[in-house]
Amino acid sequence: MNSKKILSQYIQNFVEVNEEEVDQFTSCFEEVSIKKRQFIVQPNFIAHHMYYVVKGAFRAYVVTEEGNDHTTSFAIDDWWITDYNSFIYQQPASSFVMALEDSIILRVHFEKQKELKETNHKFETIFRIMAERGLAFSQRRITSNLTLPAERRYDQFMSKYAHVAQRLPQYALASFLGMTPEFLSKVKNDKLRKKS
Amino acid sequence: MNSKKILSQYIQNFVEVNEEEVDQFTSCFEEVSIKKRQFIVQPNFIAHHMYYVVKGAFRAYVVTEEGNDHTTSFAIDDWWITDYNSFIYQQPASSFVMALEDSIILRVHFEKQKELKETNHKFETIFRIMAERGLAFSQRRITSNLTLPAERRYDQFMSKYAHVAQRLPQYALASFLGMTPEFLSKVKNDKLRKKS
DNA sequence: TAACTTCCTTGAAGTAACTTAAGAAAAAAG
DNA sequence: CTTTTTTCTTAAGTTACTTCAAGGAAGTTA
Repeated sequence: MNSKKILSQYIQNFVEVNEEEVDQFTSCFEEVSIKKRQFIVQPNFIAHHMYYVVKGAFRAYVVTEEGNDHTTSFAIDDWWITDYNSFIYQQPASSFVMALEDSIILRVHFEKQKELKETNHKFETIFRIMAERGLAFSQRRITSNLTLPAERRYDQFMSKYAHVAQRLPQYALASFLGMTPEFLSKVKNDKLRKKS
Repeated sequence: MNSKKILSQYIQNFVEVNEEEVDQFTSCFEEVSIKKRQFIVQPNFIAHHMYYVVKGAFRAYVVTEEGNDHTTSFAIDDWWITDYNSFIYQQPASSFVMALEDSIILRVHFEKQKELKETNHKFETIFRIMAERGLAFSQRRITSNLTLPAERRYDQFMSKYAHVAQRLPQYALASFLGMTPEFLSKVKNDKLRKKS
């Protein structure tokens, strides 16, 4: 199935659109192939696009002064990614977004997205729902980070997103969950020992 | 100035609306007075409303099995609050939302908000922008929590939200920043010592 | 199939932040 | 203003997690 068809199915989870609307929506997106380790967003540059991942995997992360990196978000097939803060305010980004696999994305430029939102109430609805769900997800993550110790954050993540974890290097998952890769390794190993 | 006038000014930060639209929008809100320590959201009950704080202060928090509480968000004048996850999915809440002061709020019921979003593109835009900014804020918070040690999280918060901190009990701020009240007390005191 | 490079594991030593407990200060209630 | 309740501070002891360092496994490139 071609990329724009996949995107059109995605938006039909949110609103009912006719053929013309589908075309209008998807025509604002550009398909781009991204090689593993290639960056689509970099610090100090404005994130001009939001990216819909047709196929592949990405990781967004920040690097501290000391050189430690921390995964702020990631995306696999059928998810979105960008430096959201940079994108919506059109200000310089603070994070990298890098491909973890050879990937295919559909990107929409800030101005194009703005036009879409303005021209059709339904398109506005799509982006509203995406933002709402993103916010809800983000708040659940904050709550886990505040309330659960490292091991239980890992358990909770795995119970919901085991299929995602498979496609992430472990250091990326560790820093997403707010722990060092060494500690995650220990957590996983303690689990194996307990079972047997 | 009356509450609905204040709300109407608030929405004019986002969209241009005529008098009729202002009325239509604000008429979906109910003004309610909330006494200090009163709850507007409780765990296991669905959050049927979103709350716009006209005057006052609120704290959202979760309580763990061990009985520790953790501030997930707060709101003072001109901010919004609810259990967002409960509200948008209309599922049982996991947090409390409690008044920290005697407050006046404007609340909108889930169904009313849905109607508003459906009936006028501009109203949809308002809630879209709110969700987008909420998400951006939430992501910045996650990044701070992942990358900064306790003292710097405190500094960063104070540099942006000192006026908010004044109105929060210190234990609420501490748990929002992901540390114990005892530790925040130490952090503040170390700072004073350094200065002199 | 060797030689990098990247990623993961293990363990020892260190530390940032937590827990517990008790008292002081401030705020609220009578 | 006196009492009670709530909030904040201080300090000692503890722990969950980090850092550092080195070796092993797995994937990637020649």
